[in-house]
Amino acid sequence: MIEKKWQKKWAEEKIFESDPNDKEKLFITVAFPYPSGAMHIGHGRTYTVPDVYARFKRMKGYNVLFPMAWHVTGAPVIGIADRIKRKDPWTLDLYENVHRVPASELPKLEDPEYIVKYFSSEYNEVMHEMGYSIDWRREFRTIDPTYKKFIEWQITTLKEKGLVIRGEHPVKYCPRCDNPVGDHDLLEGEGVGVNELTLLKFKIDDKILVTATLRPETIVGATNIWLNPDIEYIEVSANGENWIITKEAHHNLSNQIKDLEILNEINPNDLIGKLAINQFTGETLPILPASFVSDDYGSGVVFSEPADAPADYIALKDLKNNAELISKYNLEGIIEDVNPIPVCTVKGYGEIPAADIIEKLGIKDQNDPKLHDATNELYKIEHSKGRIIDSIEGYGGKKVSIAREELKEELISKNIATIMYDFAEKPVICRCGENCVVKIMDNQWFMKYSDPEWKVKTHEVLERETIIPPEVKNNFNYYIGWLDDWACSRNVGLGTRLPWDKQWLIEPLTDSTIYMSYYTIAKFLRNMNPDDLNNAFFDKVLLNKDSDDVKVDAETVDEIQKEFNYWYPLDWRLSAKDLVGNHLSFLMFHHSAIYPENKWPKGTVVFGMGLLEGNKMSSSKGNVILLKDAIEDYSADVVRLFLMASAEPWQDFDWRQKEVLGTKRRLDWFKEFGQKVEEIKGSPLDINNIEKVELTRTIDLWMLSQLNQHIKAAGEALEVFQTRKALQESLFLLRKDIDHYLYRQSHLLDKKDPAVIYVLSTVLESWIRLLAPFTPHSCEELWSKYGGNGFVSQASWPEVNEDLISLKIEKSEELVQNIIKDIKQIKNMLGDDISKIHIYLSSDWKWNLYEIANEVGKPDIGQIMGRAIKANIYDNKKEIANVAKKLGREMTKTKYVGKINENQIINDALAYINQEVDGEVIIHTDDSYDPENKAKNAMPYKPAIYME
RNA sequence: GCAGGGGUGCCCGAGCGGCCAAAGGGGGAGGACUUAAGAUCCUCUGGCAUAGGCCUUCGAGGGUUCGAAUCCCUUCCCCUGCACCA
Repeated sequence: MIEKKWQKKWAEEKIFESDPNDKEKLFITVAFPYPSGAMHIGHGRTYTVPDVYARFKRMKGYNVLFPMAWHVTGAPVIGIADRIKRKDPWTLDLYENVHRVPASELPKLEDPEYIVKYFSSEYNEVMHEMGYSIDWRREFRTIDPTYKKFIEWQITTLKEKGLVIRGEHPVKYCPRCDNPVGDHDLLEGEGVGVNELTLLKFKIDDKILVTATLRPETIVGATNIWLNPDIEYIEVSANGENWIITKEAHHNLSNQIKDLEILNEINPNDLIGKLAINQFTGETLPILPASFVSDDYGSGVVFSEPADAPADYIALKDLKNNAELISKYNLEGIIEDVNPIPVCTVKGYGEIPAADIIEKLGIKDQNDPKLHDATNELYKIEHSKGRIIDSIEGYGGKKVSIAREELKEELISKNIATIMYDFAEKPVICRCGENCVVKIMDNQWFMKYSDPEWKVKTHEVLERETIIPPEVKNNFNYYIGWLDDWACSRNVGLGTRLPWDKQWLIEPLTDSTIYMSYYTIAKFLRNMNPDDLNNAFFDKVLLNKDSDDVKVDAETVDEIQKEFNYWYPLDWRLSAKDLVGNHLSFLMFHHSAIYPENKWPKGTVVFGMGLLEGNKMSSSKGNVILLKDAIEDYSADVVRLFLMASAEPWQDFDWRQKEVLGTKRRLDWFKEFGQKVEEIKGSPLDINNIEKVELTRTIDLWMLSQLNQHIKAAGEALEVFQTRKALQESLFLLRKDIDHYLYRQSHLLDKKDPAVIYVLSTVLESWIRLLAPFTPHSCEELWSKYGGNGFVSQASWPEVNEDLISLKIEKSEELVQNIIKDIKQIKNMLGDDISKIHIYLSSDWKWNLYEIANEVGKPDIGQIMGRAIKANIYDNKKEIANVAKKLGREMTKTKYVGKINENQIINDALAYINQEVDGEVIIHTDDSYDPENKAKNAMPYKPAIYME
């Protein structure tokens, strides 16, 4: 296996171990993997891009550092280990059949640390098989004791700057597991949001009916309270008040409000018909029955605002029509006076918007499922476009969205309201089967991303950075502005503990924001005693702050510090696009807070996602191809090539087997090309010693012009990570040109023509180097086989020879191709009885005219004529006019590159033209033989043709 | 809803004022080669023509321009993110 062979040689010669030297440095990193599963082809793309870039820049003469490490902190593996332990069938199946963990290893995954250990070593192995040019001396895991010391230093530094603060935050929570749960821990309810509800308190005797609402501003339109007589209510004590809520609501609410103690059960039937007090308006409201009120959303108690809430409106209507209920609860004399009170106006709706939407959607009663849509629609439109009616004091005329916030604040300050949280949709069920709740985690620690000064500084980091693709810069700007305080402490998972509050673990997105600095010094720290790595040590190494507390000897500290200062700042950071709003933004935040400007990151590249035969790749759904399988089936070079060629890094790529096979064939062709050249040469190739030949034929010059153009374009593309474009140039288009050249010169291939041999050898030599970043194994093999010096990985990237790039040469070949095409076309029309093909070349004055037209720049016949006559290019003005007119049309279709020697070009290609068109080709520079008067049609780049 | 991105030929995708009927790949058709298959190479793959031409097309409608897939306006549709999760 040639791939293994070269991987071994690279490792033996340590050619990717980078230490400081005199060369210009380049430090590139890609988000390190969280190894909780096997590596698939999506990961393959992620890590191949930086490798290709690193290899390219190395060939460009840079001292490149490309390191790798393992992000093993966080909670997911804890859940996975748990599920393995419980023998959860879905999880076992996933790890056995998708991640393909051998049966002997599977039980060991009950230990979360073993999971990350197992998969990080698998990642390591597969990354070696992919031929990545990583400096493995700097590998680490984020639970290494030395790394933890680094994180302790980082978080302490931030805390000292006042950027780590205490606070509280609502999270999805499983009461049975006694843990916060992420989306991946859910059986049902993935992606469900958490709504903030306002709890409004209505007095009834010495108790308080606590109603939950999304729309506190409608309190002025409250007409009554709804209770559902069929659900269980209880009385609880809350901060000295006695609240009435449902039993279900207590289940949720007790996780949000402290010391919520159940006092006794309440029979809703005892309350219905009584009056409650709206503490904001002072009005009394009757308590009425409604079946739409559910016990598990909010508090299970609802205040009714029938003007804007469709459910309230229809429930009121239902009740008024229900004589049975009215008499059951003695509501005669009460119910008649309950009528909607207008609160909001919104374009397209009348005084009572709820009535309009009920009618519009044809809702029959309060149990109609369409009620949900009605509520949503009205909520949205009133939120965005609605205003409070003018008659309402203090809030009249204000936008609904603004009045809502202001009123909420007012109500809370008057202790008429408080806040609670609930899921936007239900159910939300943990993998353990329990219903989740919203829990307020208090005494949490937060990164204060809301800090205005910090935001300003972070925006500066962004401003100085190159972002690829550029449009993502807007996204970053938006996210930096929008990010609020971020809970950075957790109570489960692997990771580093907060040094000042050991009950908390540092959240994994927080412990991976400046770790790129750690790479630069990791090779030293791995053998050091963690106890010596105190804050003073990192202060000195990373920030050059002196202190007596440094325990490491000064010489070592100095060496480590030099290494850090050599590699930092980070030149390129690569990461997936779903990390723009958190990880990548955090990275900028933390760098801005900790490091001086000259250590801020210089560039970010954002990746797209991977598709498999058109469908989204997903390990959990089993829709993946493991990278190690792909390598086995196609070889690492083919996988690399496909991943780099099928899409630019920031676009979504699509792994399609047919196209992968196409890529393989293409690589095979490249690999066999050397042999082909050798056969043409008739003796072994030595690309280190190519015999130079003076070229005179246009087609030979054309090949080298094309080669240099492709080298140029590929290099420019790679500089900005356009791997697809680079390969388009250096593989697909170059190959097409080589094909064309071989076809064009087919009559010379067995003649040992020195020019052809020179051209092809040159192409081969450049081509191997051109593709080396993409398919390093094949290129090393060819490089050594055909006499290259050393490793191609260490060779230089081919220089562009600008002198060989010629638009005229390109145009010349185009001329030949067009003549053949035209002749064939005309021949087609005339039939086969053609023996002579006359070609008439354009006379000089037409070239002059074209030159003038080109200067004018647009098909303005008048101006062209004017200048032509002034310059006196030809004496027949009428003829000038005719040609100018034609030229006007032609020039919009053809690019003028200056005069070319058509006579010589066509003569050069005569053998080829004859072969292609089959007939005697005669070139005329005048009209001495012109029976059909065609010669006058000749135009620059487009000779006239006559056949007989 | 907010923010960002996008709609191109059978499919994927490049192009972002005139070399554009639109690169490249995939698929399809034909030919060469081969005992055959595969691979490889050549040609074609919007329509109509048949002296190298013309017409229609780049989500839809309007505009700017000598000229628009490309610029401007309007409109419809699609994708991604909206957090405590790596």
